[in-house]
Amino acid sequence: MLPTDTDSLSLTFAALADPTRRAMLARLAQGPATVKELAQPFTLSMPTISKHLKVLERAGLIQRGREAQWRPAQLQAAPLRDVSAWLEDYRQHWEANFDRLQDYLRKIQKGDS
Amino acid sequence: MLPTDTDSLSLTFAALADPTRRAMLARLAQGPATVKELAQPFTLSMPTISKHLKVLERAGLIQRGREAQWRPAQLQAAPLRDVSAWLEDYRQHWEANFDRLQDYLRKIQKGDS
DNA sequence: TAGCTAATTAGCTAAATGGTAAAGTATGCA
DNA sequence: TGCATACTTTACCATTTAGCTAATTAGCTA
Repeated sequence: MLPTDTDSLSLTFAALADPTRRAMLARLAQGPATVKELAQPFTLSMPTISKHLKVLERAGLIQRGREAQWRPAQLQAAPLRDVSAWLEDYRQHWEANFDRLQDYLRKIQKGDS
Repeated sequence: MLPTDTDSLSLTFAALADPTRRAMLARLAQGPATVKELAQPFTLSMPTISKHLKVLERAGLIQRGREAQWRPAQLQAAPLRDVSAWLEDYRQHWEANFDRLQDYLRKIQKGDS
């Protein structure tokens, strides 16, 4: 989609579509961390880490501060709340084997026995 | 991340990071639909629609069948259940203004008053 | 068989993404 | 002032993605 792929949900989903970034969020769920701390589990260069953080920031998933030479990042969960709200419309489809129930309902409606 | 960006959650999030595909899923939540039906709300070419459907299929979000010359698609919600499960670890962070509470706790822990 | 509809495949382009190394900025400290 | 640490910016490369048109496959119907 060319126009406004910048919609908030798309930005959030795109940010979450990378295991490195999800691991960073998991770390930040424990509390704020510096860039170096966030980089530590990975074998990635610092610029790459910086880029990932920028993606998370653009999606509103983290907020960044300044403390001396450190740039601590902090989790901001609001976009995750939006994802959760989006998901709710589909909950019935995965609960209680809803897919198979739907199959059955469709079958009998077509008189397919 | 170079290795196995093909992990299931990443595939699902990437598939959801596009408003066209999310609209297709919303349509499919009402019941199965042919490719043409799914294309109808958009001004996109059929090949483009086909590609979007392939992304959804690869993520396991739809299943496709064959009925004469039609290829009906059907929602498969299991990957959304996985997303929901992943989200749960963060629920406390967005409920009850948890972010601000965390700020406060951090402050008093540092004796920052 | 021919022709129609439905959909995919092939081949292309432009832009975004994820990675790198090298250079630059900001802050604290000797 | 000068140096070390923490991090970002710049410039580059390879891959993926989203879009297109044109051509092809699949199945129904006359």
